[in-house]
Amino acid sequence: MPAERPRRRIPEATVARLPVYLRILSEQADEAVETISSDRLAELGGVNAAKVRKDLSYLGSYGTRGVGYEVAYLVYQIRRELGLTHDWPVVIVGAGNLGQALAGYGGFGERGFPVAGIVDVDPAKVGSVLGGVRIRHIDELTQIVQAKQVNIGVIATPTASAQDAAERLVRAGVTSILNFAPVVLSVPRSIEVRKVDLAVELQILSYHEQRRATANTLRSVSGGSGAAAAATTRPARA
Amino acid sequence: MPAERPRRRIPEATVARLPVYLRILSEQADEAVETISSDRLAELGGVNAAKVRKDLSYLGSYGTRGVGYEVAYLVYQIRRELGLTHDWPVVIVGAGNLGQALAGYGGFGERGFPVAGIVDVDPAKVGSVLGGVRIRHIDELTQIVQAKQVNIGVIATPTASAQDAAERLVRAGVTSILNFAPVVLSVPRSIEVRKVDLAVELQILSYHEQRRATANTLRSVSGGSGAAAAATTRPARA
DNA sequence: CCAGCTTTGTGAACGTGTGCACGATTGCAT
DNA sequence: ATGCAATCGTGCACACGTTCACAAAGCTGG
Repeated sequence: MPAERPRRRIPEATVARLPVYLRILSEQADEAVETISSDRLAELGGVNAAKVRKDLSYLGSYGTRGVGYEVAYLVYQIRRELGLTHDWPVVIVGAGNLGQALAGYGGFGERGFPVAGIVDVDPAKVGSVLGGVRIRHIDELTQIVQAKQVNIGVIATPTASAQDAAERLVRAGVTSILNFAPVVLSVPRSIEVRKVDLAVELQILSYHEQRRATANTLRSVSGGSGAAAAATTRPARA
Repeated sequence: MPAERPRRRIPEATVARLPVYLRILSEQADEAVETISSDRLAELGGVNAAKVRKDLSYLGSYGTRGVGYEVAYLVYQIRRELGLTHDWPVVIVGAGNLGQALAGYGGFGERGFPVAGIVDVDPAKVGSVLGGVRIRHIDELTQIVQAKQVNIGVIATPTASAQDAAERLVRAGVTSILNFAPVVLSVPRSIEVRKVDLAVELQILSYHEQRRATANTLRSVSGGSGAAAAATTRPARA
């Protein structure tokens, strides 16, 4: 029996890329590809080959020099490392626009994250069925989490209710939260939180667009106009 | 007239945080807060005060020692740096589950990213109105982009159509893309792409949950079972 | 068995990001 | 005026992440 390899800590940056490799490898497996080189995987994943090799080396040295990696085995190892050997049921808080889209989007269940429940504060919404799951009242949250052994909660509420939703989730026993509301949640340190904020993403794109535009302007005109310069001047103190 | 400060390059990590500061500062402004210290802003933003000061210093030195930052002025400077002094119309490709939720979600327009159009390949969807915008056929994409001066495209198509959507957007003249499909897009280097992938986010959470579970297991039992050890052994070659 | 080709795994250099610590500056009280 | 408390701005050291470059290891054909 081989010695149990001490579980290395995998860098966050690598953890964030493993899902991408996993998806690509799964696709390759579907196309009956048996082995793949770091070069090819890098190309498909839009990253550098050395990075691929270093990332995969954190899982253990599963490649074969001169050949590459066995696709099926790599898929297995990544799934194991990411904890995808079993399903992780999730509970969605908020059955508004976004919550409904998330529940209706089948991809969750397919990828190992079945929707164990969806709850809302609004009694009028309770009862209707969404993506095969009945909307229940938020007071039943704890019961759902306990009964279905839910570890991951998704916050899809309006901004104002997000902190309350987070607190309810934590009280119910959830230990990881995916937050779609544009607020910084205050939760115990032990809770893992990830945030998806569309406005932030768009604003980052906006920054780059604006830079592009500024660079063009500077190239075509000699200097800033008087008005533009005045606009960047600090206003007088009150 | 003060000399035009040479436009510094702002680190990506800082660019990603500026939208968060901006939201917090806007909220503070609404509550009639006139000045704010880096300490307070750090607390509200869930980051370190030194980081706040360093981030803000890239905009220029707009704080006052012993006092803090003028909220209104900081809001103005961040908006300017992020290019939020004017609207950036966006076009959404894909009027499925997600595309509809995005169009219906009013937050886009409010935050300076009005939906200039939604397109889909499915003629059956064309014509219906979504969040005040009529769904049009994807062949009209170029026309919309040109007419409304759209720089940012949002891909909300199924996975299989995402690359095609990206190519159409680029051909139409879009220079930034926000991609919700779980694929690595192949586009010219000059195009700025950001990806939002729910499965990746959930898998990262899964990794941490799995680690938690493993740590607990190692604490309660002495070693791995024979079966578990066998499962991690490399299969024999074909 | 050897030569030559391919590809991994990783040490080392480099670049980016974070956080501390402290001087510099400001406002206020006396 | 002077002293003191508050707070910014930033140099520096450290941590983290990326990329290069090359030895090690395997495969193939003769």
